[in-house]
Amino acid sequence: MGARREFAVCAAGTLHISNTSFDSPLALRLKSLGADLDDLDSLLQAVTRYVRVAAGADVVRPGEPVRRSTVLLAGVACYYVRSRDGGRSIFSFQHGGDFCDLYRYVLPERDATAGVQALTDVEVAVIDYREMDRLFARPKLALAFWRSTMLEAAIHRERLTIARRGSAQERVAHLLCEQLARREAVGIDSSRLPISQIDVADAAGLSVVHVNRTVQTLRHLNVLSEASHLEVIDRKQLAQIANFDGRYLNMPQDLSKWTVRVD
Amino acid sequence: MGARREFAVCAAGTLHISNTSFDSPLALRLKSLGADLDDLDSLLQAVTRYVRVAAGADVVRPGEPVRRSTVLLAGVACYYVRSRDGGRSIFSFQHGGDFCDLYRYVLPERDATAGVQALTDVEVAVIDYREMDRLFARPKLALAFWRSTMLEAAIHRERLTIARRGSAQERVAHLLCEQLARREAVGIDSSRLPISQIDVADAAGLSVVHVNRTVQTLRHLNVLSEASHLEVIDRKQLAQIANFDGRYLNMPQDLSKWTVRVD
DNA sequence: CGGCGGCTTGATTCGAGTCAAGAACCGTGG
DNA sequence: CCACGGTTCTTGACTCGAATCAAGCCGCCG
Repeated sequence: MGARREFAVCAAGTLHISNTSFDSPLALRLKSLGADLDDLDSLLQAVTRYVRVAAGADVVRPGEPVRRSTVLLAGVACYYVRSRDGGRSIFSFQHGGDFCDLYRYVLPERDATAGVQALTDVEVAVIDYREMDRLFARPKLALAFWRSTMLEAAIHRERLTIARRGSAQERVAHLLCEQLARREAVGIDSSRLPISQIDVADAAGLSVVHVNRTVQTLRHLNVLSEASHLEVIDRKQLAQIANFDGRYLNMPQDLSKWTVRVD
Repeated sequence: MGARREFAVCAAGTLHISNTSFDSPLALRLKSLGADLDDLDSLLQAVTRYVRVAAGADVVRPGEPVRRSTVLLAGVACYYVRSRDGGRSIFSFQHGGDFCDLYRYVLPERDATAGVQALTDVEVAVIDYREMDRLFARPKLALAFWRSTMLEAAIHRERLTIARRGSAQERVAHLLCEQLARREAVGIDSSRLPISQIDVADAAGLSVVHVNRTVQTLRHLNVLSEASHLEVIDRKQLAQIANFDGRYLNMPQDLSKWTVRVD
């Protein structure tokens, strides 16, 4: 697998990219979508170039028509729209192995308002649509792409139900649970989430002030650490507060770890 | 096209079904998804049987694993989940020509909690998965199916942004606009919507009481009729209140009619 | 050291939920 | 034809969670 990594780096040219080996988030993600190592290989060979994007910058600018697709290799990004008044509404966070803008490939003319923004410094792989077309010839990869978009949609629906039904605590807790679960599924085991309370607010549909108060409460409950960043101490309790049932994420194993059954 | 209709009725056996001709909602829908008349023909031939479902009953029972797909021919249904406390959360309404449960075909094991309920008396066409597999061999149909699921997802995302950002008025108005626009796109031009305020509440994420008050306000503004059912009088004003921009529906023409541009 | 972005806290407002009860509108059966 | 029971719709009074406004604080980077 070391060789594979070297290959990817060579193909990319000068930029040193760390996350394309067989145990990388991308590899794990593809596997969970039903693709195999050959598919990963094809994908990596199709990469046009690797790019770093600084925190705060757009990976995909809203409305700008592009003929290329992006895969997130490292860091955290968000899929968002900007509302008339300039406010940012986040549909979902993206982590290593996530496809940033597959939705554009499927419906190019649509979703003109949506974009992807880097929340931390980020590494992405860029694939021209020409290459994408070739990748779609591989049935397992095509299916994996489709599944990926469907899972994203499921995530957005889940967010919708929570947004309407839950209290602020439930919303925030649920959001954090989801990120932990999804990161875990691609091998990122840290219990610290590199996102700001502002990001959480925009993703949970709450004001920053109220997110802060909610976070305070969760800290007092010893669910989050007292540090000023977001760090989860007690996942079990967090899942309970969130009423989190991770089945909608369709993750390979470890479901039991994240499935709450209350009867 | 008369002949076509007869054929469908014959194939279905005894039940008289009215909405499978070339100018039917289903035909218009398929057309807007990029499929042609031959595809419609294949689809109709693949129909295993036609079924009527009474208002209030489930077209697709949540959680029940089935090996068949459903297309809505007439009436109104909703795609919903039931929450722990028995509450119903509606993701979207479905109208003639909509595919009820394509999401299950794509990810059978998932979305076990979601179901489809008839809101009025409803006519559906049922297609076994075996037949679906054959339909997927037709590239244009396969693409149409995929597009359909993506558009649904876009609708859910739109609902999410509105749910977080908007006032009750905006939410209700937006919901109504969407239904009018989508029905219009499949040839249903009535300005009356056959859904209850309870349905609107569950779809907008508001309490019934508050939906009622909102509806009252809209009536006083002469946007809705004074009748006890939901009837839109002034679409233009409704769209303005909703800040409705119908582009996310990706409808064929008439976009100008439903696109609000505020600069 | 100064500035800026993110975090924290308090005071106040307000939109929407909840509870409760009555009215209008069916369809159904006597 | 009317009486009945079940939805759905309507209205009022009250509560409360979260938004907003307004400062002050902390930590980092130039």
